[in-house]
Amino acid sequence: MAKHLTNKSAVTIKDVANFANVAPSTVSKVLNNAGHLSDETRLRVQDAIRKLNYRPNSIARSLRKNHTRTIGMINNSHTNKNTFVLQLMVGVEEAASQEGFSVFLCNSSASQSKENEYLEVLLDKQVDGIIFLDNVVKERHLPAAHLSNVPLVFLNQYPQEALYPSVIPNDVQGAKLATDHLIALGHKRIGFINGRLKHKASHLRLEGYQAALKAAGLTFDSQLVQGKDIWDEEGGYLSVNDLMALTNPPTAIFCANDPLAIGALDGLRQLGLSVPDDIALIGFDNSLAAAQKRPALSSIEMPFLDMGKLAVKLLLESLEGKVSNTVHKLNCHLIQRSSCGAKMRSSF
Amino acid sequence: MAKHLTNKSAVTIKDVANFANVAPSTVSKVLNNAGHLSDETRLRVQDAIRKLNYRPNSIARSLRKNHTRTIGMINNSHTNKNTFVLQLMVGVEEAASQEGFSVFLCNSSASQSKENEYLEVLLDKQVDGIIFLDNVVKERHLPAAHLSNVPLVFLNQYPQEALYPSVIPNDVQGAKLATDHLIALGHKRIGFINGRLKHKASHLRLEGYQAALKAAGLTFDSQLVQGKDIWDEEGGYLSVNDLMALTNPPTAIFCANDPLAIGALDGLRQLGLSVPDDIALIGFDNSLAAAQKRPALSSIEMPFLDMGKLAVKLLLESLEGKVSNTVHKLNCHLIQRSSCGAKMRSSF
DNA sequence: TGTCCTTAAGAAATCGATTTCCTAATATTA
DNA sequence: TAATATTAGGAAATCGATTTCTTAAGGACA
Repeated sequence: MAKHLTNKSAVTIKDVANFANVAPSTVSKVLNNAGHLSDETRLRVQDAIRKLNYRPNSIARSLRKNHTRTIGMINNSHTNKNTFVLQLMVGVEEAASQEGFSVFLCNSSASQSKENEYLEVLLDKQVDGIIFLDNVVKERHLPAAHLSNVPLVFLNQYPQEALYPSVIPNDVQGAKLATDHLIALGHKRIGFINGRLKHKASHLRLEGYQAALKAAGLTFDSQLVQGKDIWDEEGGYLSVNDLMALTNPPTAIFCANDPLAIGALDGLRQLGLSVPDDIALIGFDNSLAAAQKRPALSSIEMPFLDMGKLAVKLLLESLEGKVSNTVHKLNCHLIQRSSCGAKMRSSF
Repeated sequence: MAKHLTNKSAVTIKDVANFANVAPSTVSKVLNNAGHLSDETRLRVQDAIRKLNYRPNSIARSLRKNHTRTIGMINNSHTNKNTFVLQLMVGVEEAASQEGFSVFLCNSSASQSKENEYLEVLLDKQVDGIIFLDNVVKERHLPAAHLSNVPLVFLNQYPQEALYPSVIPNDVQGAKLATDHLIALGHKRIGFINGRLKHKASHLRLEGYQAALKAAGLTFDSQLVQGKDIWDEEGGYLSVNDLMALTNPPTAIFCANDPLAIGALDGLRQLGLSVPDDIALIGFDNSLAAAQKRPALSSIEMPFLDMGKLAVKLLLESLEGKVSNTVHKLNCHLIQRSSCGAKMRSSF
């Protein structure tokens, strides 16, 4: 039979007890800093623990204590090629480990049945809580979770019903941030290139763009909003041509994501226009590709790492009995690089 | 006290036993398909299980069975912005879950001390095995792991000492594949743009490029190998200019990664050269950005998903007692898009 | 000095399963 | 028919901790 399945960490609390000439319960008390112990025995036990290289078996401990200090993370996104999932995961893991929790990674590949299977496995494993990452499933389809009392939080999902806490990025604020930046640089005619319209993010980013215009007393010109209902470079390339063909073209362009901005940059170059000297350009996502472009593209960074951390914080709070079903929107950050010509600031 | 910490899945094997009027040991026997049971009691117990919605507590089971059907994955890379880590993780998770294993995600952020902490936590949690992902640590610095008998495998790490099985990509084969493709398309003067020379991948990809040339009877011209000791777009942009300034410039270029290829594409466009009509171009990594470029860049896909799966397979094999310390190199795949003008094939 | 309280530490129960061992009933064989 | 083997199912031990319950010893106080 499997050689490694047996015979793991051989030394148990009993061994320590024998070595230190005390009862197992006494060893447990020094481990948990509980009960009344004399300094002398405490030291003797600690010495035995060190000498025997003893580490308590978490499984046994969990069985008795009725918690595992473990959380499950079910990833429902199907994009293995987007780093934002990784950033969310890293955020979750980092915050969890800081609080002494381990995290189970599950990839449902956006399949409802797989998600339910994972849910049951996690529940069987007695996780203390579960985070749904980029979940596409409606909250009410969580039968197993409802039966048990395990706290849930939703990460990067616009909630359908507010039964559980959730954390999402503030797209509106991010888009406003980008537009404000261009306005602050002195631009008055600012173009907006949008992405896939069936995605909520498109509308939210347009909303932020419009909010910034309004706040600055600039009139909204619908001609300055272009898009090919797609998120990729070609969409940016095509749209920037539309924009520059206007009788009164923009002096700055905000793109709803980085590939669009990269496409726009290519298009502008083709038109013989220089970024940032002739026109300012800013993207959204802060992708690696944006940073590596020449000129390096300014962009909006979404707070994925912090979102992951907040999700854990909220989970731990429900664990402590705080009930909440709030939607938490986290702000984006402006990443200034050379594509907006930020030195314009000095020319005010 | 924490509301959710108690009171989880209330129904235990004892409840089922009571309901079905049998002993807990009998219920266990139907759960594990062991021992001698009459059909009648088996059915009665199964019915009770269904009626009570009973699911066995994995923690209790693990304690008794001395295995957890859980593996740990320690990620040592510090790049949250590269998708290859995500792909490796997804591969590991997918293969593990298929075999009924759950996986703990740990991010050491390339810190040796954090890695050791995670190692101990995982061992405390009684994982059945551990996968080191993109490990920068020398194998011999794994004290806790050596003491316990937990099997280890190294993923995406060039091993220092072959104490454990490891799986890595076949960079040489991948580079040869790219070069072979260009050769098959009729090219005889093929340029190579390399990346950071302190990275092993640079040398391996150069090696593959040279091997392909040699196999095709093409002479190696060192002038055709350029690079700025960097992996990003600017390196590609600069190098392609060097290449095209040659008295006898190449008709095709293989770049050691996709950002280099993207930079090269920009450079060629700037020079008034069309891809693929004037010159063929292929990258390495199969990044999202490469797919989204116009023209879409051909590239080499590294087998990260399969690498992750193989790592799990190897781990499970050690779990079953098969000792092995082999290095497994997995082949890369050619992703044909439009940047090489593959229709040239028909003009032979 | 006797009573009460506090402290130190061990014995035993417990968490929820699995596994070993045992007993009784039934079937098989000589 | 008697001896033996097989089957069904339960009792109890076990995994490795924690927790509750006890007991004994020592200290404080009247």
